[in-house]
Amino acid sequence: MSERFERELMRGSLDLMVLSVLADGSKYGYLIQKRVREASDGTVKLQAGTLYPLLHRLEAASVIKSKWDHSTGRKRKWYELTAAGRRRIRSQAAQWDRYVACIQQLLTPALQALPAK
Amino acid sequence: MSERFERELMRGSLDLMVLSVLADGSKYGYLIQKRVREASDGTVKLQAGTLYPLLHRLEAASVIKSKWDHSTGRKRKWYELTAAGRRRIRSQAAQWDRYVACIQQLLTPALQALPAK
DNA sequence: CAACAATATATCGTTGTGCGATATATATGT
DNA sequence: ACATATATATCGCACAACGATATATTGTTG
Repeated sequence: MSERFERELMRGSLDLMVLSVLADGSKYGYLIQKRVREASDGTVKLQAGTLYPLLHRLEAASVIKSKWDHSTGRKRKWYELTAAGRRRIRSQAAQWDRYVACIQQLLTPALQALPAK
Repeated sequence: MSERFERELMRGSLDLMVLSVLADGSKYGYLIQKRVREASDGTVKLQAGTLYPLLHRLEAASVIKSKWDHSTGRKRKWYELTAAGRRRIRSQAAQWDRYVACIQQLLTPALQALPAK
């Protein structure tokens, strides 16, 4: 995603995407980025300038925690969910579903009202 | 919606909601606000400080057009979709669906991976 | 082996949305 | 008369996502 509408769409829901990716196991930033990209078939290109500040934010909020790994030449910062993080996934997922339902409720009749393309 | 996550969620998709509301007939601002609120069962409270700048933005983008009505004591600005607006609904709805599918693809396995609440 | 691409993390300034506060004015109900 | 609902508008704040840029290591290819 790169155009304006698409970019703005993602606001707020990127947190949930990253938390979801971590739900299936610890990962470091670059891995998260690749996972999101492949899971969305290239639709969501989580930029580095978005990802790292986002991870720092989530860590500051104590929903994830990190540990540096210097065992290899390339240093990696591994992230994992905290208990609060798992709770947040559940609560934000519920809110997300509600919100999607709202949009759908407005969008479906709108598309029907529109003259056939 | 008033908390942070919820507020951020709406970014970008509010345009689509407003355009959708207008797809089923011309409306003025206050009417749009009420329609969104009731259609979302009170979940989405489109604030006046959000709505009017948004309408001006959409008009500047030529996806809606307006006409003042002074026939009653309370002056109202009626908005209707333009042809470009109808095209935008269709294209943004398609993007919205794709994006929702991406989130779902990450969220569903994540919730399953989470220990039972 | 030098050039280049991929891996890996980080920060900075810009852009633009959504919000709360505030202002203004009319209509309705009590 | 006073409060509440109707109706539009603007201002400044907060902050997320981005592009650019920086830095350093590893792998590939000519």
